[in-house]
Amino acid sequence: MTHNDRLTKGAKKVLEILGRSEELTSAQDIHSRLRTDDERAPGLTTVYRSLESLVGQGLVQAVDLGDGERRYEVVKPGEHHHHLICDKCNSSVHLDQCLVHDLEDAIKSKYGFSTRAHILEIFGTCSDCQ
Amino acid sequence: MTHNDRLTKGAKKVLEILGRSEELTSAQDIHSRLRTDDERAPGLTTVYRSLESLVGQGLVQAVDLGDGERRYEVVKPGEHHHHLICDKCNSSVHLDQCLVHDLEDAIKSKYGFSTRAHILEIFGTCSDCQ
DNA sequence: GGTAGAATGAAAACCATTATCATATCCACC
DNA sequence: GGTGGATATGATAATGGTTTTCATTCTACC
Ligand SMILES: [Mn+2]
Ligand SMILES: [Mn+2]
Ligand SMILES: [Zn+2]
Ligand SMILES: [Zn+2]
Repeated sequence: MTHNDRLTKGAKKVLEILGRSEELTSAQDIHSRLRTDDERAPGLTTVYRSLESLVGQGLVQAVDLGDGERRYEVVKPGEHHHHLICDKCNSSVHLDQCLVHDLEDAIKSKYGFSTRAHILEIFGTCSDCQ
Repeated sequence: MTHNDRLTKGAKKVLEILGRSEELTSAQDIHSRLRTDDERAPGLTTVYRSLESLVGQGLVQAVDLGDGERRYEVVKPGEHHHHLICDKCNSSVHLDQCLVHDLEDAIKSKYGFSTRAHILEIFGTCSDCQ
């Protein structure tokens, strides 16, 4: 069983939409884009389930911007990254390096705390919008 | 008009509850604790409004743990900090230093991005729960 | 005391996400 | 091929924290 065989029909379509997306995309966005192209595209429930599966497989990451609507994007399998998100134009810079990862050892030795996951997103004004 | 005069009656009670709290506390928690002590304590709406005001004044910070329920805690006026949150016992280590603040200049010069705010919380297992 | 503006609260609205449950589809096996 | 059990799907309802609404109560000020 190859890796791709794990993907259901719906999950493949969700992944395809995400692959074409420039920006962080919400479940509802994915759903409406799918339905625009095809009247009988996967329903919203399937979109949510697909995202859960894709995130679980490490192909997609969920991004929490603290506004109550989770966003998603394709990532290199098993990796993750964080963003600089512009308040004005909503564009996002995808950081190539995780600021937290570098500190996990220091956190472990200073506090005895083993890191498992983290949330990190930075908001402000991008260079174009200055 | 002193600083404290800005606080409404409801906001003072909310701040008092938060001042006594050891852990991060949700709006609903604050409300039910208030109502436990006093049958006619501020309603939930007032609690939310008070929190908004207190956060705006920099006396309280909101903490987003990504679980859909915002938490609040008293901070040194105008300051903020981040946490190491234990998955097992829900306790939190309050970090004394903001990991992002140190990097704002580097972000500005590398990406031309002006930081305004950020979300940062770290999850894992605390030393007691190892 | 009278009045304008602020504060309050009960209830309804919001809205992304999850749970339900019935139906459709897949697939290993004979 | 056919078939039965497992899996996937989708329409709908439920969930739950937060926000809005709007009518009422308080407060500051003259
Ligand atoms: Mn990204
Ligand atoms: Mn804290
Ligand atoms: Zn990271
Ligand atoms: Zn910070």
